[in-house]
Amino acid sequence: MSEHPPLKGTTFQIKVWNAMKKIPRGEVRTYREIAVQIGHPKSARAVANACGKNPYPPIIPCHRVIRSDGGLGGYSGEGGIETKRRLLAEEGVEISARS
DNA sequence: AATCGGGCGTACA
DNA sequence: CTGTACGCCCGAT
Repeated sequence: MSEHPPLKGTTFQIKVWNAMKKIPRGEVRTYREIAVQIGHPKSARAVANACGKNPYPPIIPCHRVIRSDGGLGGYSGEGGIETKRRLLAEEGVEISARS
């Protein structure tokens, strides 16, 4: 049914994107959690990098990934952080906004 | 609450 | 191939 686009990238990215795709709608995961989930507990930053390099923003719910502090973090997609915040709000995710 | 350094992977020269 | 710069970060001070 759903055809998967050719997720091409490094092993690290594939793992990250894969873990994100598994995130259920309405739920949010932290970059740290993703890092630990893929086997890199200390590569939270590298994980965030993979998100920004994500070639397929629509199939990768990178907007469901937030910081460990409860912040949204950032968003390299269109609209930037604004879109991310809106998507989370649309899914019914409570956001803890702060500086 | 604000600031600093640490630690990881990718891209580029 | 080696070195440098950067990022949607994290934890501690």
